[in-house]
Amino acid sequence: MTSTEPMGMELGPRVRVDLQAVADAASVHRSTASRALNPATRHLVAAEAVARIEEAARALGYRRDDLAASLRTGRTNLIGVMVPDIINPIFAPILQGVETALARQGYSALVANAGNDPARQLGVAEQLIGRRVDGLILATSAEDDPIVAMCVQQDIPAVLVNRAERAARLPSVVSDDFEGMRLAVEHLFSLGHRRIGHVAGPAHLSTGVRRRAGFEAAMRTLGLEVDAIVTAGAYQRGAGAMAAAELLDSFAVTAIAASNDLLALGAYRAMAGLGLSCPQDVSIVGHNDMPLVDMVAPPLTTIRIDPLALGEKAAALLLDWLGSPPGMEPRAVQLVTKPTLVVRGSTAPPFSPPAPRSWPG
Amino acid sequence: MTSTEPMGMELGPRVRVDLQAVADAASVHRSTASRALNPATRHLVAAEAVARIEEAARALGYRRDDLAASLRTGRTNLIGVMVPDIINPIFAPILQGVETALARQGYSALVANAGNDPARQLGVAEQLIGRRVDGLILATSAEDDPIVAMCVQQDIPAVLVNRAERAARLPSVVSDDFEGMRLAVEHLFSLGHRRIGHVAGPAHLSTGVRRRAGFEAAMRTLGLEVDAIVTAGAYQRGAGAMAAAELLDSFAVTAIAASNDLLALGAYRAMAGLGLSCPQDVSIVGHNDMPLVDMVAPPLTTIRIDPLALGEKAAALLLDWLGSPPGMEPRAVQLVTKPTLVVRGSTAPPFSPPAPRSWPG
DNA sequence: ACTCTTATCACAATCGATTGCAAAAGCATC
DNA sequence: GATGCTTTTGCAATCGATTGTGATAAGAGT
Repeated sequence: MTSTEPMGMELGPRVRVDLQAVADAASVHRSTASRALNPATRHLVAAEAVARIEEAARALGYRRDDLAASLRTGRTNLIGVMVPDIINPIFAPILQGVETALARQGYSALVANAGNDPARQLGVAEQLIGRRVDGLILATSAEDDPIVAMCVQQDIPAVLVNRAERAARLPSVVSDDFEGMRLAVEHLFSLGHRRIGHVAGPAHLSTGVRRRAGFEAAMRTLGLEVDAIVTAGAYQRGAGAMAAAELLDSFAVTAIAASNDLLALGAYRAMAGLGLSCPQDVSIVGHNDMPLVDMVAPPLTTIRIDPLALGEKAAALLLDWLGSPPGMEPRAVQLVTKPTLVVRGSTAPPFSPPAPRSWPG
Repeated sequence: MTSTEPMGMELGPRVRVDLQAVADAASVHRSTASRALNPATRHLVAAEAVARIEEAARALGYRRDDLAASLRTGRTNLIGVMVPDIINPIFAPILQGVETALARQGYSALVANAGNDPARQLGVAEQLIGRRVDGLILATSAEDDPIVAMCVQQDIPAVLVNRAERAARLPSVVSDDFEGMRLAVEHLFSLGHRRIGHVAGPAHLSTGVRRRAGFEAAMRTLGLEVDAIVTAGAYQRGAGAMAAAELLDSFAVTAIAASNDLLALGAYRAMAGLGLSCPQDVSIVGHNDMPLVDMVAPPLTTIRIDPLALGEKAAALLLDWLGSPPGMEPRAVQLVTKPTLVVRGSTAPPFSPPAPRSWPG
């Protein structure tokens, strides 16, 4: 191609081999080559020609330009996936599930780490749409989310995962957060705990809201007083530590149900700071069963939500939508999976003298 | 000229608004609109026209089709990122670093979870290239990797991260694995350990090979016998547990330096199985300082490698490459970052008497 | 007044594939 | 050998942007 080659050492295909080149080599028209190379249209081409074309393609090292194909067909086979924080271990298995489900149908995930700021999130979503993703999977959704509004308004297929909205404007796949907290509370109750506190997640996220509601309902059903609740500012260890410290300081609880494993780990830290030990002084239940929480000290009792399945189902739902004829899209589907209790070392019966409410300096 | 819809609040963009529509609305040619909307060519258009075109674009809700632009320009602003296992917590911060560095320059990451099977990995790489990514970042590379061969042969810009090849066919960004093991071994030595074992990583991965080499060199330098080495089949907890069990069974070591945090956690499990406790009976050092290893029991002493910086540097290197004039590409750059030792609770002097439980305070 | 710039913009080709339509070829039947 | 049918293939439009080239007009300099 260029004359910048120092010598006539022509190695590798200097010219881009496109469909035209393959067609030429096989002495057919571009369109015939296109049909022969596409499994869906291959039957329209004579078997003998298909063989010739495939041979030519292999010989030339042809690789289809999905970009050009997408421009023509209007479909990119790309799904935009938005997560708030890729380092939060809960999202890795969700991504894993999404990816495998998408891959089965020839789709790929365009993963965007969008952060927690709604404005930035919106910008990231716009970018994804500009890249003409065929749909979105949102693990970022707030209880009332501007991205969801945009998707609905502009008719962009999207599915929520892990977090849902208050209103069901889009399909969603979430764990039964309400039920999860019931499991946690009843487990603690059955161990003998009566004064149980809750470190709640952010009030603008469905997980925060519903788990708190589940906690309150379960407590009331058991006839327990529900007052020991402190809300953490974010699903992070630091926020959990602060909230737990406040909780332990203000209420004489013997157990804590946290809205999330990271918050539970934060509670561990808070307890260490107060000289309390788990589960001797206070039992703790997390939520999500994140990777590695079985290895912490003590191993965390938690609510398992199978995030892999969550991701897979969300992807499947979105692919259903994309494959549905107009008017038949599954816009109202709200999938809810059942969580299970995983008992480990962070919960135990309360000791006879309840944990003291304050410590002398 | 199309009849302009006089009613201003015509809801729902029934027709796709493309550049032509904007151009029509602003009474200019497509090409002018294109130039006006592109910051790099905006100066070629009269300021007054730019204003008119931008106004029209906003009014119509125009959003550029990056796909079409990419087809024409030959650049997608997409970087393919391959990881072997997205659930392995070491990759999350690497991805984070890659993403932020890419985002700064308007690029996005197309993350592919490629697994550990070389054949599948190759297929995934082909897919990414078929989507016309501008370059690849490989966190999957083996010591002699077929994907690297393909990239070199087909002249596809690619950078290795975390794992490098034996031969330096492509730029890479890795932690100094050799040095990391030296830190680990010297730390154990300074505590008084003399019989130190190594749970090695897979021999086909650079991290496995170089950390093992670092271990052996450090041991020799200290005049210690280097025979207690068992290789794990994969960087997974189960494999680490098996390897550690064999190691503890065959050698009277008082300390283990593991090639990786997951292997170290596997060693915890093996020790529990053998009724040994850490660090009283055996000290353990991990490698990587994965998220959460500060919370396990006991908190893991490990080698920190700052994976975020690794990711950022890899992305920066690739972007440099993409921005370089032909012939000036940084093909030979091998960046090596210095790891640091993080001392926690899993290491102590050998044969220490059972320490009284004294919590930090 | 004339030429020479310079700024601005329109024209049309181009990227590489897909696909509706119609032509051509093969084949059997009457 | 004309007709009708099916199978196979070629033609050309199309997706939505970018960009090299040249036309036009305005302004500057002599």
